Amino acid sequence: MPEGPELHLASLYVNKMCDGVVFSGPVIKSEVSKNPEVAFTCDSFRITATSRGKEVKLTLTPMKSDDDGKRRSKGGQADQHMDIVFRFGMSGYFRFTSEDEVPKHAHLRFYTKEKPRRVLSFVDTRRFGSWQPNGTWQPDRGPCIMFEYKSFRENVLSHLSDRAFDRPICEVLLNQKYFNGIGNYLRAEILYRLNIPPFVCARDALEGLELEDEFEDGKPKGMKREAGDVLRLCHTVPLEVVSLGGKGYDPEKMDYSAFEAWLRCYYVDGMKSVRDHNGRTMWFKGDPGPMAPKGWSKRKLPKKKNPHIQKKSFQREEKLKRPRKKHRRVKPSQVHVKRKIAASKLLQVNTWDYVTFKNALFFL
DNA sequence: CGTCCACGTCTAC
DNA sequence: TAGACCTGGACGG
Repeated sequence: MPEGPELHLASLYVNKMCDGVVFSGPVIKSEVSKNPEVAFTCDSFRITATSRGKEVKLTLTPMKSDDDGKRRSKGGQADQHMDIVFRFGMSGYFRFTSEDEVPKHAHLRFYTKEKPRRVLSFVDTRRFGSWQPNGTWQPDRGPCIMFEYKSFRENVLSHLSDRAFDRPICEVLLNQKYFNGIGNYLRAEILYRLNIPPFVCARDALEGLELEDEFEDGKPKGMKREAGDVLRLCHTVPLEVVSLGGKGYDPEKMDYSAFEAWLRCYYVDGMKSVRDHNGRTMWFKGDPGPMAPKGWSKRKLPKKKNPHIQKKSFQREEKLKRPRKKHRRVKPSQVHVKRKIAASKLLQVNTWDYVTFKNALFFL
């Protein structure tokens, strides 16, 4: 499931499924999970969810007790609400089912009050996910790329002197201190859209971007749909996945084909891939950029298919038949404006190629 | 059967 | 900069 869009879709799922549902009793943890017990029990409570970047927060809210209008706390009854903050690891998701349809690997379960009972489960096959009772958003994670765009942007641009930005842009995009919500498929899709070589220095790619995103309030007339710089795409590309609905990257789901068709680069036939310095596979097209790991050209094109990503050939063909967008080249006259401003404008140009990119760096 | 790979953190040498 | 943490699907022999 899990990059920013999937976490957000999970929160929407919980709110939709649990709307008006009354839960009861203790919260049950599987034997095998090493995560903490959730010491919460209540005769009647509700569950709501919110997301921020790559985290989801469940809020358990006791319903008002009718006992003389007084709050009770006897028998371990909760009278306070409780927040539980989840991270999904590689395989986490929520599911709301009948009691006998609880999925395998449901490691934390919330039971409804009615009979027959239903269950909200946190399912996590690989158990890399975690939860924290009475938790808060992890303090070292930056603002949400989707729902805190302005502060996300400010957080990046005001910390470009941080050594973290010495690294290749593709690796920095996975740094949750600055890009809370970006994961492996999103970084590939974002850099691909702008033709930014993945192993170009992050600071070089980000320096000179304006603090104010000029595309923020509606697009200037005549602007293409995808217009925007890298930071804006870190916002809009994940939102595209949210708008696909369904569950994004979840192969078990019926509407997964919509997500497959949406991918333009990640695991797409004909694209290149390299292991980055952290051993994660970076998918891209064209030049890898100056900071590519040594020996990248020996990259193996995967002979094996990703079990999760198997594009049906008819879908591929459909995609190829789509009219290709005309790639507008930047006219040379546009290129010799001034310094950082020139570069920043260039960085906001919709269609990138490496020549454009190098020109931009040159004028810095 | 065995090897490789997967949407992500973590912490330890 | 390695590993550790896990399960399970695809593919190779």
